[in-house]
Amino acid sequence: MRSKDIPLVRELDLFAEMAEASFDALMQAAFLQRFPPQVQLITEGEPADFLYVMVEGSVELFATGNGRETTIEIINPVATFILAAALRDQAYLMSARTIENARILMIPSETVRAVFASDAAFARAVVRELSGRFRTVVKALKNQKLRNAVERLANYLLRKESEQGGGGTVTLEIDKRTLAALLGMTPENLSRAFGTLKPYGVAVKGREIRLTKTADLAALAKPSPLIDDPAS
Amino acid sequence: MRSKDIPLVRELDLFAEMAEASFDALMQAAFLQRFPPQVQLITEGEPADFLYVMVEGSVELFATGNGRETTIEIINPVATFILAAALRDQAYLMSARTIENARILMIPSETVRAVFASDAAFARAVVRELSGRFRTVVKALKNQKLRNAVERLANYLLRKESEQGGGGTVTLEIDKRTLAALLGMTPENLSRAFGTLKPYGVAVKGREIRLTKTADLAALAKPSPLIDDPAS
DNA sequence: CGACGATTTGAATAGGATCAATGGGAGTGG
DNA sequence: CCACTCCCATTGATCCTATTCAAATCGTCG
Repeated sequence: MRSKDIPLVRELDLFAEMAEASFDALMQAAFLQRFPPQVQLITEGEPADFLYVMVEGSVELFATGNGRETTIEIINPVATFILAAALRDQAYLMSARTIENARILMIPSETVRAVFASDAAFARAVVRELSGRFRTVVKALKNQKLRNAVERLANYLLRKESEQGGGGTVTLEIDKRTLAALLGMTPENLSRAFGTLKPYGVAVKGREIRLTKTADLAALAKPSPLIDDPAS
Repeated sequence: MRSKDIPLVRELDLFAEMAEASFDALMQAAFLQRFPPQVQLITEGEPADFLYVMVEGSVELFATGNGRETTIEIINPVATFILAAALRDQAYLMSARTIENARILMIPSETVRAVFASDAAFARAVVRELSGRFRTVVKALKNQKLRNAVERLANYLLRKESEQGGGGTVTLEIDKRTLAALLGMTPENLSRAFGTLKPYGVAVKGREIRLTKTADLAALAKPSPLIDDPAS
């Protein structure tokens, strides 16, 4: 990896507290790579040779089966993906493709496991990250099983609005096709869900969404911190 | 904890390789408790004071919302539950109740975190367990999003049949109401799904299921190791 | 035997998916 | 700058899946 990028990486939560020597060992083996949009980085079922750390951009994790495809999660900086597979030296359960231009740090799984074993601070950071990912997936499963399509969309919009500053405006960072897959529905059904939400103050114009009655929308969505709060 | 139970616990994967002193520290703070069926052990939203280790019996993890309730997972020995919440010192995302008589080891979260920080072998075991749990949940989410109700049931039956020896017989270890919640459907719909599978050699008699045409059933279910294989 | 809860069955409804067709930008090339 | 094209999104119609509500049946336990 080029030395000018190293300070950037060193500041990431995952690496901030580990010993210098351990960090060097990781970086010696790692690549910081740029990718254009829509590049498939990994394919489910293949062995997990690398741990990926999102530094810039965004990546879609998706899975296929039965001729269908669904989006599991959108990864934004700073988070890892496929950490569990890398730690266990097993096959990826998901595929990944870039959504936009991305910078991604790739660390050989074997190196990750070696440093994990020798550096306790890194081990703690790995567990913090991994347990966070676990909770994210549990929330996604609850979201999917406890809510219908309109409720999932409503909660998604409320969460994004608050993430984006709460000004009553949401800019979708993914296209509607992907959003539909993330929310577990078809694109047609997503369109209709937006239509259903119009009386609740949801105005759609391309990727710009205006929320004019967030109280009404929240009454419909019934958001729960144990599903929607990313920090909980 | 009573000393006669200690060897039993020491052999569990999670504790097998750690240092004696660390193990003692854990056990000094821990309880091995018996519970009758249908006891609610934890409630979602409450702080994670303990890590739970299933020693004997089984536990249902479930979540509520929107007036609905769904089963997330059935925990059997030997596995932990709510490990992620305990490690992060956060609220439980799920509630838990015993299904049958159970023996469960309860370790204060704080002790777990302390020993995790000081014993590298334990840290490795924790990560192995946690990453395994992560992958289980991802598989559950894929199962839910990529398959319809009948396919989920068919795959469930095939997996249980193979777990139970492959003799063409499956004994459900949970009642049908809970199975329906686990598979993400209503009890009524589960009944109908069994009906749909009758032409595929599925005969239901109470909790005893006979599979007489597993090849046909598998052709319908299209099982995938990346969803159905617990070891992958 | 009787009662209770669990399961099954039936009918009606709602939620989502599918198929088909239309509308609407964003980018390209003239 | 404008027309063209392509892809995405929307809309409409219909079908299928799953939920809901209601009632009947089954099994088990007292």
